[in-house]
Amino acid sequence: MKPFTMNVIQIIQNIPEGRVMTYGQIAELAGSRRAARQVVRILHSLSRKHRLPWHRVVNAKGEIAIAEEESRMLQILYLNGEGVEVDAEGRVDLEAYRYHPASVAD
DNA sequence: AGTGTGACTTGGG
DNA sequence: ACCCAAGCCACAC
Repeated sequence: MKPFTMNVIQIIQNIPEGRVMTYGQIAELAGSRRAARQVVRILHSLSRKHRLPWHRVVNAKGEIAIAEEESRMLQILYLNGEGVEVDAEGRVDLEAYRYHPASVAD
């Protein structure tokens, strides 16, 4: 498995409850600033296998990025359950909830 | 091999 | 704050 992929998995696993990160932020921390779409793919394909807290990942505007209704609702439910407020537009306050790790923790 | 496709991002207006 | 156009890059067909 590529280092980038492993970093992404690790970073996502390390997002604490009640905090969120954006795709671009994760990509940059994992070593490739323009790989936000790869983060998406990794999340989509490996979240189950690696027990990733996929619901703590939102886009650069703080919006729930999922279109599919069921998963979207689930994500909002999980976030609310951790104390993260999601508005009617499906947006969270990045200023308040964004997680800023200094580096990839091993 | 060529083309289309995103749970994206950024910069400009 | 919102909308749009370009850029991006691995992967599926």
